[in-house]
Amino acid sequence: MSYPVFAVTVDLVVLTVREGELQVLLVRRGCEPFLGEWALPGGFVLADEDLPTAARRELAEETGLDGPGGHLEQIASYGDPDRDPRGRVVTVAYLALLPDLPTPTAGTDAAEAEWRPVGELGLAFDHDRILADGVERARSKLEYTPLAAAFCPPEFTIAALRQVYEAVWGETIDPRNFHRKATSTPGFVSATGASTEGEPGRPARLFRRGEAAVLNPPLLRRGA
Amino acid sequence: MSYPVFAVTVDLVVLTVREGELQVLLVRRGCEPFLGEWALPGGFVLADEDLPTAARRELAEETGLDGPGGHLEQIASYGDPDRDPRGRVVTVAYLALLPDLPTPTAGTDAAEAEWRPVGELGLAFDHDRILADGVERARSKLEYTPLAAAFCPPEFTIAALRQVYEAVWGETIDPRNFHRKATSTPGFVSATGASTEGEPGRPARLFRRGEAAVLNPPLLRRGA
DNA sequence: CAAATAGTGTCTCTGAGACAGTATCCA
DNA sequence: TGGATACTGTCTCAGAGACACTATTTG
Repeated sequence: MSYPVFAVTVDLVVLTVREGELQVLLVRRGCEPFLGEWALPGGFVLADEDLPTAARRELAEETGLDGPGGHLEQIASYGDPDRDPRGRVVTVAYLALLPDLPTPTAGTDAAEAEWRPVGELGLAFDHDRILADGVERARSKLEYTPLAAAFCPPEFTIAALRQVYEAVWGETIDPRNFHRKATSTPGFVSATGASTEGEPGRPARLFRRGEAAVLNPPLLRRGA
Repeated sequence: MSYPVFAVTVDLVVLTVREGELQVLLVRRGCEPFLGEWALPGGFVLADEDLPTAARRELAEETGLDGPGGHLEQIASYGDPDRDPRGRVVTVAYLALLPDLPTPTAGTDAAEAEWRPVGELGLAFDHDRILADGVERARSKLEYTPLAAAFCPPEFTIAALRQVYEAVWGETIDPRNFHRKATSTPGFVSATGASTEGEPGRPARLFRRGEAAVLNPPLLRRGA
């Protein structure tokens, strides 16, 4: 039996919250096609490699940052016959959520890498569409999972968590109602007992991500 | 530049509601590997074919039923190196929701095909996992989209729509509350003006699927 | 008529949002 | 002390669920 031959890549939508905005990690392509243009980080799946393993490997190679605390999940696959001029390439897109780390992206594979606010960015291949799908996935996942904590360091305040929601959804949220909601929804966050120090205002209690897989009841965006 | 070579397939989780149960279309494999075992329908993506096109083609070939009224969406991709003994095969899984049609699956590709209630079915490859992911997708999509209508004929009663929810979620739902909810949620259903005739009891108004992409507010399952 | 199914009204409870008010830090 | 931020209490409104009740058909 004969069948067509494909290459398979993974592409990564790596999101973080920086400067109060949702930002995505882009790399400038160092080889053809689309040489010199901005694109999502990614690369070919190796001969004996699982798809999530390939995604984690590319994430480590491109960001230098792996370890726990973040989150990685599959978005979807894209296989238009014309999406890559080199031939038939199917890409499996992954979504990574990371805390705001001290600007990595040095000494890596890619010629250049940088964080950019999400939006219509004119990326190579079909990466604008993949980015849009990844951003929408992230937005909706914050509604019904405690995943916002993946954007925060291991211990965080309720205010920091709220600022994640405000950045990702592009909405302002009442701090008092959010506080009550976050601390009363089972499994959303768990208190560490510690508090912030040296900040102006009353010290804030520190929390870790809760164990719930799904928030019940969920938080709902206004917009949809 | 050299990179590993893959085959790409599409596999289909074709769901319908029959006899008050959520059922999935299975085929008995007519060639190696897993000859004679039950599996999800699917096949190789052709050389010049888009992924959704391949999914629609396989759906038509395996069921003989295409046309409008149903629903097709991507679930995810599966690419474990050991998932297919023939070599490196990545499969893109699609979810199809169809109304209960007069048992098709005759005169087609597959040696045999049949509807089976969903569950742990001991399928070939990693198809049990793909099926589980597809069923969970369908269950959650009914919460926040008007997609339950994809399981119904073009015109249907509110009671028929409710029975879809009961079958897919495995819960009983209060008919009176469901009726109010379905008819008052914008874009969920739209009345045709016609009614059923010849049935016992008061005639029921007929509806079509509404135009909303997302239900606001959503319906929520008890279980999660 | 009874049986059956469709559809409405109404009550209660929960949770979201608005926002006053209290608590506890820094300068 | 005042300014800032964390946190709590309380009110109101919308929607889910329970369930009594009315409407309209078949037999």
